[in-house]
Amino acid sequence: MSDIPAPEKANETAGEDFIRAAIRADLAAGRVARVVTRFPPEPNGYLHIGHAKAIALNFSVAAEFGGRCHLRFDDTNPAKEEQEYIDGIKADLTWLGFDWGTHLYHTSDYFEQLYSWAVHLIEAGDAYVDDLSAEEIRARRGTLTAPGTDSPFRDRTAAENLDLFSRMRAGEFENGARVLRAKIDMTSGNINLRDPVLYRILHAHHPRTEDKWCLYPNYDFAHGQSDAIEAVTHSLCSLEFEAHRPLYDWLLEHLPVPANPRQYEFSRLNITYTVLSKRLLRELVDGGHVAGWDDPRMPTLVGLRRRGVPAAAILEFIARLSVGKTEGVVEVEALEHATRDALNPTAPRLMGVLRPLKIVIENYPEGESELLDAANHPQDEAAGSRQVPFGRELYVEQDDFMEDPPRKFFRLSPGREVRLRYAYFVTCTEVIKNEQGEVIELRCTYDPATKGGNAPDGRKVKATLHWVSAAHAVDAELRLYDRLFDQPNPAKVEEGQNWLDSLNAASLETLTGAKLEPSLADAAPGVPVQFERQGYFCVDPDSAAGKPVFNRIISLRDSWAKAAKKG
RNA sequence: UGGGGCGUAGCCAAGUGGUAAGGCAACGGGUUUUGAUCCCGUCAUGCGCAGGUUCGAUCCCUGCCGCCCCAGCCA
Repeated sequence: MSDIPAPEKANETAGEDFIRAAIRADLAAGRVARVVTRFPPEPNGYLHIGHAKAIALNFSVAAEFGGRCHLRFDDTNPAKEEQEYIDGIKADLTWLGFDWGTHLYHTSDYFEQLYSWAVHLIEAGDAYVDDLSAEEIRARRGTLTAPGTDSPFRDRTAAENLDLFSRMRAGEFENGARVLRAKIDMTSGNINLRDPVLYRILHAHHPRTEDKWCLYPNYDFAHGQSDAIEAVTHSLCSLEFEAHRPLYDWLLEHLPVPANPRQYEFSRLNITYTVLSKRLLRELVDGGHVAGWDDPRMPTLVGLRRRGVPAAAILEFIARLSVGKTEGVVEVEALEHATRDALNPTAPRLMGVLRPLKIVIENYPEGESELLDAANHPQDEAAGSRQVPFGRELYVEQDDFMEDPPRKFFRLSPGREVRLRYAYFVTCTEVIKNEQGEVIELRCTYDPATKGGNAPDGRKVKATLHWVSAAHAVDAELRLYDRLFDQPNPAKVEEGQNWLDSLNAASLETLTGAKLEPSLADAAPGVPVQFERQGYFCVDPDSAAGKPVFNRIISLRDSWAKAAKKG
């Protein structure tokens, strides 16, 4: 017996979500022997953090109940899908830490089976070929309150339907000439049951089946049956598919499928100040409003990864959300908290000055320098320490000096003494300005007795500043990111407004004159570090030899900035 | 106005006939060679509204109100 307490889990005291409860019940009642879930992305773009919720749910639930989770590319629309996205999606899942093992599938693997099931439906009198145009079908569908009317082709004989359907496959007709429809009920209150289209003619090259087909099943006809083929037990999807569930069930009931999957719908993730829709994200990319799907401001998984947000932060953020059916918008602050929380324990602490202000230590010998010991992580001794060069000329942060400071400003100002981290106490003795009256340099004196940062006489100082030796500094470009939109819910636009109007013009600020301590010269790409008192950064792939570029993953919380703003 | 869902604090939410968990945010305080981290504390007499049943209702019943999804040969 151990008296070590069990590790804490997020929502430890929270109840089980409705999906896990349903699975537990199915297992207990013997309705399913082994849980099988699936993540079914359409390869028509890159995944975003909203998808991470679905991914984590499907894979975690399978793992928790000893089942498995498949990765299935829902590639039923060759007009929109590309191999690039298939590869990208796999890389994203791997990065998040999920493994589909040997269970990689494509809906296109089932095209032949799906086709024969369509034939089965036709033979049973449950489907028919319709010659109506898309416009005519729409006109006869009825409205939300008025029933639809039957197609004049609804009562074709099975033989005629079979003939037409095989000729559709054979390529005899043009795109849109005919479709296969389920024969259900044109008066149903559920519009999805008003003889939904099942197959359409699409003369297009498919990334996998290439030119074998010109007839493609749509989502409704493909999804449930693919689930059945794979013996998926719990098919988890988002709320907008709720009204499709009756059709999902109808098809499974009318087809000789090998299994009976059940669909469950949960609410998708929304986050303030961004958009979580592939369509809108694509608009940002195509419109040149961002640098690409992997722009560090994008909520895509590739964007977050390039930004430097650890997968663990995304997973933790999602774990704190719960799975349900209520729609809401999570404040981006929750993601930011998870990001800092993931970075804080491990990111090495280093010094980098974003906006340099030169200071000269007048009583420090000219031309000399020394190495000072600095902890790599003050809270973690195992992280060790490093040597940082100190000299007569240094850079400190412009924000750390005020010539005429307000009462609660503790940092450097004329006549005031502060500590330079791991170095010495310094006192500002003179302010040098240019012709415009801007402060361009500070003259200071230091107290040699305070080496390392402590005064032997016990005197205290109210601030500790980060700094970099001018003679040893590494020049770097820093990219500071802010939220992509000014509005909390950019996708919800007012009448006559364009959602792009709420793009934040200041979402990217590039700093070209940053000065970093020399050990940052060989920082590894993508590995997060903390610039003390500033934030977490990582090297961007745009870096070149001798010309490092850092992304700011996220700033540190800044209660001084908050207080200063309040006044 | 047809069908399907959803309403608990600023946000995400647990709970369920017995008197409202937790996280984020906010605010106050302590520690601090990062104004960071960490630690402590405050934050719903009330669970969309109105009735009803009950000793007792966020939970059961009735009626309202609000929000979301569906009229692609997209997924």
